Amino acid sequence: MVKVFIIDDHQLILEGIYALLKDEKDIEWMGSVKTPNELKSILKTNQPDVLLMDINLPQQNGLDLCKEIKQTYPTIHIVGLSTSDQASVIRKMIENGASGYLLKDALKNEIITAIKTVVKGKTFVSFSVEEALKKKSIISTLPILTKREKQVLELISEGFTNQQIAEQLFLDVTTINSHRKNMLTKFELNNTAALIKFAITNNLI
Amino acid sequence: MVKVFIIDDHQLILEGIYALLKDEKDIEWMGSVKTPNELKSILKTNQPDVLLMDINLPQQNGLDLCKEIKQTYPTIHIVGLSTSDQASVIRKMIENGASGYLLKDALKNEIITAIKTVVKGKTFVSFSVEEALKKKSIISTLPILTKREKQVLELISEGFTNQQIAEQLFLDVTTINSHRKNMLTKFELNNTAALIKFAITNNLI
DNA sequence: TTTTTTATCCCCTAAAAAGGGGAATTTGTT
DNA sequence: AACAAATTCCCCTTTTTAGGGGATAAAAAA
Repeated sequence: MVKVFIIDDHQLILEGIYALLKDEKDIEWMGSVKTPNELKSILKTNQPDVLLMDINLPQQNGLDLCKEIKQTYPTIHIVGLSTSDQASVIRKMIENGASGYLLKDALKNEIITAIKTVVKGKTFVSFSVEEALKKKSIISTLPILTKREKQVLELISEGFTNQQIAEQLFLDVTTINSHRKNMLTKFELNNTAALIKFAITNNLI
Repeated sequence: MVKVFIIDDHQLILEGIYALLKDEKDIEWMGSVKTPNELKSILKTNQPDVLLMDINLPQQNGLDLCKEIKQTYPTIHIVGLSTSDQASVIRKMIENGASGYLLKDALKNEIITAIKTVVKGKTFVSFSVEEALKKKSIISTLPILTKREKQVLELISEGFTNQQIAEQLFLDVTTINSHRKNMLTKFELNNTAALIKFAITNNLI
């Protein structure tokens, strides 16, 4: 029996996946939660073999959560679950310790196969994910943002000017400007509008 | 028996909802599709009593699709299904002929109640939706973008400058600048970064 | 038909961002 | 300890955006 737990912020997905798996022998439904905090609280007393994890979560980014859980409980096999087929996200998820990745348009059988595969210590990505990875692996991987850059980017997206950001972070305006320009350079974009769009569609903020 | 059909681009949601409803007496599962085109094709020969419709669809916006289906088949009761609790979207959906609106974190029972309610000709919105409507109805409704503004906004988000946009649309730079300024004014924002973020998170582009 | 909205173009100034450099210090990694 | 990366700050100029007006014709709505 494989003990399965799921975290997803949408009740309907939770109930839907439960309905899909409940009649499956070999699979023991351990339960579900909607927030990272609830998850961490439950894991303290009981750990699943496989944890299905939505990437887009409230409170905490799924990528970070994955890393955190995996550090604390290395034996849990994590399967990412998302609507996003962005290669960068998938890669980060695997880097952060996930054993599998499913798209939300996966078939029922794919979930079951994924669960049974990762519990053996193998890696499972759905066919459509593999396609997505192939497509973009040639193009090169996505540059990463440093902590400061991310912080600045978030403030930019909220409509603050360099000056205002500098005041908030107790830094010089030129510093903020440097970060801004660095981000444009590393993503090969030429203005803030493109940067914000890029950041949002790539889950950078 | 209520004939139910569903359109959603995610296989997992389709299978999940099927699993939730399949044992329900009074509900007859008519089937599911993933794209508007498939839906239109099927409706030609067979119509459900209730159509569950995801708002975020490929090819065509759920809002427009709702309007279109309702015009062709006025007897079909449409229930919107989305992760978005944006009052503007919900209102538009109702305006476009939907009889109900569910969030994807609705409970199983809410779906069943929704189906049974709308088939009687009544309107059903989930509790959480009502809350969302209340919250924002006081603040005022979201200003709408005109066709031109939307067009300009999209080009802005792609990183084009006013000058470049003007050339593409065969307009004067000042015109593009006017549109840009109008958008900032109507959404009470003060720069492009905030505008782009707002537009994306509110599904305007 | 009258009124309102949309779309177009124009003026102006000030503020902000983009683009080009460079450099020093701190932090992290090998 | 040595190296690389990140963070900080500085110079400069040009381009772009923001903010304040206003005006006119076409299209849509009342």
